[in-house]
Amino acid sequence: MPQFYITTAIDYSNGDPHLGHALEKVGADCIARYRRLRGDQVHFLMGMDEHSQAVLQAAEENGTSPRAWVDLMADRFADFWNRLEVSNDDWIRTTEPRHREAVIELLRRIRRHNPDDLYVGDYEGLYCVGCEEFKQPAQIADGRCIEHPTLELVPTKERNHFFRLSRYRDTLLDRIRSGEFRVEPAIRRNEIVRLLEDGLQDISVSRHRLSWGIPFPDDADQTVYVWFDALINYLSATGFPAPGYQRLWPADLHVVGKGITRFHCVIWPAMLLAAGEAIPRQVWAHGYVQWEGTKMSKTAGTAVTLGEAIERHGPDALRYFLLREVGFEADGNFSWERFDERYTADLADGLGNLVSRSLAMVAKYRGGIVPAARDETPLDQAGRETISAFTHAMDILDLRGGAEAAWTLVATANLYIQQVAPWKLAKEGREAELDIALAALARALYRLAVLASPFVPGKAGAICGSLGASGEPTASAWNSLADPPVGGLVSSRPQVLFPKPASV
RNA sequence: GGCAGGGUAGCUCAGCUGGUUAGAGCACGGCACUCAUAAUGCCGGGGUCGCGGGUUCGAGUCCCGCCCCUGCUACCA
Repeated sequence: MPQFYITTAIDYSNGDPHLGHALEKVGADCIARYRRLRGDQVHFLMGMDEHSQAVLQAAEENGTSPRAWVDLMADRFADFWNRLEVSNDDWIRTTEPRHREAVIELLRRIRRHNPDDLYVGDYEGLYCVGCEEFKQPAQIADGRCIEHPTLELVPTKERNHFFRLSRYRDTLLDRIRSGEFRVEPAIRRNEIVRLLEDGLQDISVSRHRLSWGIPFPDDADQTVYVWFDALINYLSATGFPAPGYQRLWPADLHVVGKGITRFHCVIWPAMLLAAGEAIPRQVWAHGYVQWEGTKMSKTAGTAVTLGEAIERHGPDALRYFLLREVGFEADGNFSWERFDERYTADLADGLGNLVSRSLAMVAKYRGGIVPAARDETPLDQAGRETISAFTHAMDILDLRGGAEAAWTLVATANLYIQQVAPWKLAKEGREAELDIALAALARALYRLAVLASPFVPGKAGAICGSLGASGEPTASAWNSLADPPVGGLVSSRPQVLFPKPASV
């Protein structure tokens, strides 16, 4: 069984998660669920980034200890991911011992394999505590950081440990160009390639006298810079350096936001190369969620909270909307109006109503028992085409295309019903034809449940349940898509799958 | 400033190497059907394809200029 190790970015412990965080987790979850359907042994990692000065400050502002603060934040984030049915297999926090040990060991390995790659130097510049980084002139306006105009920039000069990033330029370019290391979508790859072509500077990888961090090996005055620390989480979670970590490593896919592609496509693989470790196979950088066409950020004040968005039509609806309408490649827009429209058209009147009318007919004309007829119908032909289109899209992580493909089967099934008119067959006593039609519809529902499950896992499970099949779709369900085993199932009229609120 | 990608119906987007009256979904209007969450099916209205030139028998589709948007431009989870 092929192994598939997928990760999301770990989130910063300095505020509640918003729709942008949710898009990333839901998108990665959709991919993870799809890989499981395809039979992969999936290991899906998420977690929290809990070091850095910003976290320390947030804790102080809230009158608590950093430890208590990150515990609180971790619970809050995890709670949201549970509500959104995110199926991660592990949850790593950078304050855990297993991570600390991995970070220290990775630095040791860099020292051992490439002793010149870590050296001591001076860094001088204006430091923004909000960004947790030194700012370049272009990022400063009126003496303040563009991102954090309320914070004072701190002139800082410190002796730090540096990482010789510059020497990995050629190797990284080769790996990307050869396809050995895939950076996608293409727009992000182009950016990284150009960045590499322009050449790399070394980076500082430690901070002086910042207590809330991982101690730099053999230097009591320094802690590991939060970014250098954070990236290593993907490796820590494999059990590194304990034997057997290669079962998971290298990662098959890092899912990240477009804003941090550079860290994942340049710094991170360079660190691994320096330590003599394998580099990840692929990075996917998704776009951002915009609110009414403008950037949604924690500082700009969130017009919509994640909790509200989940409550609007339930977690499955939000997942579907994020992946279908907002999208997992370029930036996309979120608005209540579009959310409601999609909900009504695609989910309530689309998938939900199709399930409802199909099973109502099985109940009314066959007492709920799905007929055993296995005759090929145009609907089966359409089903196969849908599966093919769906697979093509999902294999290249075109989640929007996958959802779109799956939902074409809803339209086809509705058309089939209209053309066959089972109520007419029943009235005229054409029992054999009615059996064929109802069985074909049941097969379509089964296929839809499987294809939709990465997007709307809860509702997909509910469809299976109503059909009389067991639970949420699995790999074996995927394997039976060619000829879904629905004959003889005892179905029941489902409760309304996607209820329409009066206000919509 | 440099580099990259965009600007196509009210909205979200398709339109490959240029070729009949520019497409889909949603939203909107009319008709049909009744199994269904007044759902579904059919028909229809709706677009100076950012602006201005040019190449060509013929250009959203190629070239030039301009306008606007987005991203990257080095340590922004």
